Amino acid sequence: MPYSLVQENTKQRNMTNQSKKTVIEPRSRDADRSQLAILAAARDEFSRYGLAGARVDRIAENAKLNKRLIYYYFTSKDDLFLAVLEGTYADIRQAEQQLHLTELAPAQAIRRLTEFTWDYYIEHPEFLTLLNSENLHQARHLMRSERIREMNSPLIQTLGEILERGRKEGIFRGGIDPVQLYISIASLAYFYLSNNHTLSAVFGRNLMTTKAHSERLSHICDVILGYVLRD
Amino acid sequence: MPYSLVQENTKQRNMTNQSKKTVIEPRSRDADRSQLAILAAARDEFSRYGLAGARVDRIAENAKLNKRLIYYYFTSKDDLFLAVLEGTYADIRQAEQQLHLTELAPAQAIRRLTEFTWDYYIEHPEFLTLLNSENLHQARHLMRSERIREMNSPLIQTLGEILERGRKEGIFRGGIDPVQLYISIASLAYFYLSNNHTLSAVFGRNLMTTKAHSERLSHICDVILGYVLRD
DNA sequence: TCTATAATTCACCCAACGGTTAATTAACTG
DNA sequence: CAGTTAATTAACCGTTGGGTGAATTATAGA
Repeated sequence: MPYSLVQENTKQRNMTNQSKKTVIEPRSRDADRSQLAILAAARDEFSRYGLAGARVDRIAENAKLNKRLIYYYFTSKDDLFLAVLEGTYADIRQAEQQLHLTELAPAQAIRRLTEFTWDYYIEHPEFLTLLNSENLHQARHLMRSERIREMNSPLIQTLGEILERGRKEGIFRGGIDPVQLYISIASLAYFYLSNNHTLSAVFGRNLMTTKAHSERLSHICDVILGYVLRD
Repeated sequence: MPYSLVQENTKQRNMTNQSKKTVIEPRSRDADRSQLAILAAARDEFSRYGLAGARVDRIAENAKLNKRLIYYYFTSKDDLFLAVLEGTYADIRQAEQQLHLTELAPAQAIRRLTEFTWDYYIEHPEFLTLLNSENLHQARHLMRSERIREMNSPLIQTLGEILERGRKEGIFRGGIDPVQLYISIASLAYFYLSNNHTLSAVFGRNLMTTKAHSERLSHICDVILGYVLRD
């Protein structure tokens, strides 16, 4: 069964098994498990080496599966890369859902979003390198993905509402484009973390210590809130 | 003659020729020209496809030279990549020299630096992708480069002086780390331009129009100056 | 228990890739 | 102008890489 149909799998057997007894005897054949293993190994591989540098043989080896299965489920290296991207985006979208920004005061909401972005990038370095790779390829893969278009983030609209609320309360400056602000929040975290190796080399200063991290986050919040808050 | 000695070449023949007569008959053999052709083709190739995606054969083809010359002058693909990085850094350092920030009023200097950074990234998209590639490889190449360490930018110190001057004049807030500020200025331009393909795809909005560009630059200046200027 | 099908394995292909050997030729030097 | 050295070329090499064809085996359903 191809990957595109996996989401609809009922995993009937697992359910019936667990309802009978909590002992889960591992099946020697499990299409879902195999595909997830491939995706996990592929995400690691692509994020480590980029699309061109990634090796299909190594993905198979790390997934502990025969290489042929990768082509059986994902057709090609490029399609596998797209599947990885889609999964990665799905993950961050899901994390964004948990934010509940609308329940917070405007300034608190902006700070929360900024801190979330920073923390997410720290905890998911693959996200950064995968996006870099996809941009090197001019978003060729994402552009032909339907799943991505369906997955559009409600965050921009939420952000727009927060900005409007803050402005009405007289604490935010007016005329802020939520897309620009969102990109800026992402920028300040992303660039620092994604380029930390060259930056560390050039400035001769380790940017990945916990102290450096907290200083950076503090700086980013200052910049963003300094911009958003009215003088 | 290896690449590391090229800088010391006297180009005696060209000079004597030009002093005699303005007619420049091209030599069929010219080590300097060959190496520069390789570097130019390599910069293009590496920035387009990344280190792993770049093809040595294609570099040779575009440089219109025999592939063997690449190994003759640059030893290996990795060493060639390093040479490209060094050249790219040398270029931006040279451009920074022309800025003369110390001659400007503090706020003007910050704005000038911000606009310069933006413009430079626009005009040199290879710089962005090359840095991304080097970061994917954890700055392996830059770290073993002496030339890079010698080429450290005086910009951070200049920026520190500007910040200090602005603070004394009472127009800048205090306690700004020049390295953090420099990284932030770079971030806001870099991320937008480097990730424009995925951002455009996700937001369904073309970020590379001249209108979008000027809006972004304007936003960036607002953010940076909003942060730096005292309330 | 038989059967159909999905999951998995094995062995293989060949083009492309980074790199090399050795011969050749152009240009400087005395 | 001969001799030396540097620049360039042509042909080649071993390996790796993405991708396949076809056989095999486990599992679900009848």
